[in-house]
Amino acid sequence: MSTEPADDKEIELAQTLSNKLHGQDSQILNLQPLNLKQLHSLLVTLGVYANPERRIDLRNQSINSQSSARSLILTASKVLFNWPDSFHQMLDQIQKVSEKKNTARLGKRFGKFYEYLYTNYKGPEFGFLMHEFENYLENNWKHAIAARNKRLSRRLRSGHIWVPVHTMAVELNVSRKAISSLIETGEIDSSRVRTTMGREVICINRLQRELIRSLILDRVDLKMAAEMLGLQENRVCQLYEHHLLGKVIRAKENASGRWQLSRSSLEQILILGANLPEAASDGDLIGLRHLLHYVLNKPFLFPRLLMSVMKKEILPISVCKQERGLSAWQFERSHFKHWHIEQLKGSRKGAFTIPEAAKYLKIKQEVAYHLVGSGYIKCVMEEDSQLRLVTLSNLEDFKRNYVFGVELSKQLSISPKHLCELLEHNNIWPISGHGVDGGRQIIYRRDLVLQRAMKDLGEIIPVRN
DNA sequence: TACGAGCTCGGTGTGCTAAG
DNA sequence: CTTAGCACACCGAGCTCGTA
Repeated sequence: MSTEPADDKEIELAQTLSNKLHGQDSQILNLQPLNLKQLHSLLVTLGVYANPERRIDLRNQSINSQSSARSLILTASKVLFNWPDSFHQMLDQIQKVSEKKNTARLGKRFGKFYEYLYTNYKGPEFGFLMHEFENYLENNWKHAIAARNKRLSRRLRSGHIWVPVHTMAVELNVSRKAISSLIETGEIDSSRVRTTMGREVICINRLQRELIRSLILDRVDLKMAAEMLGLQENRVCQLYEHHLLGKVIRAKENASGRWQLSRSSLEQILILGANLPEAASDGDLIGLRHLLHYVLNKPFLFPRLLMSVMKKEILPISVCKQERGLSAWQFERSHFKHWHIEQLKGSRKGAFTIPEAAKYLKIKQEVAYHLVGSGYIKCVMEEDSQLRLVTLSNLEDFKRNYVFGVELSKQLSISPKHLCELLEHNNIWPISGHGVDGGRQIIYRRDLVLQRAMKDLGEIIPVRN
């Protein structure tokens, strides 16, 4: 007989077992309906599966030997006395063994324990055990539960929160692909397993149902968006390019190959023109349909107009009942005209477009484009219109650092070609021009060497009148 | 603005998986 | 083994985008 003191729990369990023997009430409510044989069998099974090392096999006859029985019962008692948390831990542990299998089969994940559960303990007196196993599945099983698995209760099978994508698609009356794309973009959680043949089974959490519904219902494709706003599709694209439509996934960026726009952001835009009175168009009013057709022809103007409406700088004052969406908006003609002029001129404050810069420098447009393109004239990109703008100081910098060959030849009253040859003799070469970089104008760097050479040439060549 | 190439969507049938 | 339920393949319809 062992001399070590017995564990308290073991004593309590022994008491329970003893109470069982004497037909008295058990302290453990769950075990009450069990007869002694059933209780013993349960203890041995739990004892085996709650041992993380699981060295003992239930089929081995040695299980009934005195030494192993004691440790089994001790382990089992820990599970029963800390019910149900320890039982859940035990199930976690069983699953860990088969975790790398990444299978969604209950039989594979819970191994023989699952078999024993439904062969040895299927009677009503083990109801607490089944109940707790289902509780565990309900909270921890992140895969589908087959509707045909009649071992499990109807409630669990029909109410399990992890369901295949297909099931959710049917419930919400949307396509499986629509849900899959939400999984791809990381908007909803999923759990995926691969079957032995390599098929992928994806499950999603049913609690996300309303989220999925709202995400999918909020999605609108380009055509639908254009219809809602009463615009052409390219006008909707312009608004997108100026970031006025909230979160948008373009067809190109998207595996599904379709635009995904948010219905709610479109509605927010439509609200800007809601509750306006209807009015027939007359001389004082100008409709957006007309403006889009004849006036807002630069790609940045329409987005700017919408931005101005959002900022309440200009507001539609009525709607035309023949048109839908934004096209119906009507502005006061003079007010719009003022806004339009401001957009084209006022906002640039001293900056030139490239043709304007050409005029300022008295050169041809193509020369100006070449100078900007090759970096001799610095420019900035206007954010919304994508126009290259040149500031006055950029032009002055250019005039300070460079000089046109034509200008120099005029100073000496000789032909540009002659000037070119004379400067070449002094080892001065143009930085731009025909034969240099394809430019149409000969340009020299305005530096000390050039100044000295010009001074020398001025003395050699008498200035003709 | 119209048109065609090339793409995806969605419905349906087929075959595989996982249960009893 | 049989069967329920799921994923995949296929195909016509419709959509998007680039080009003229």
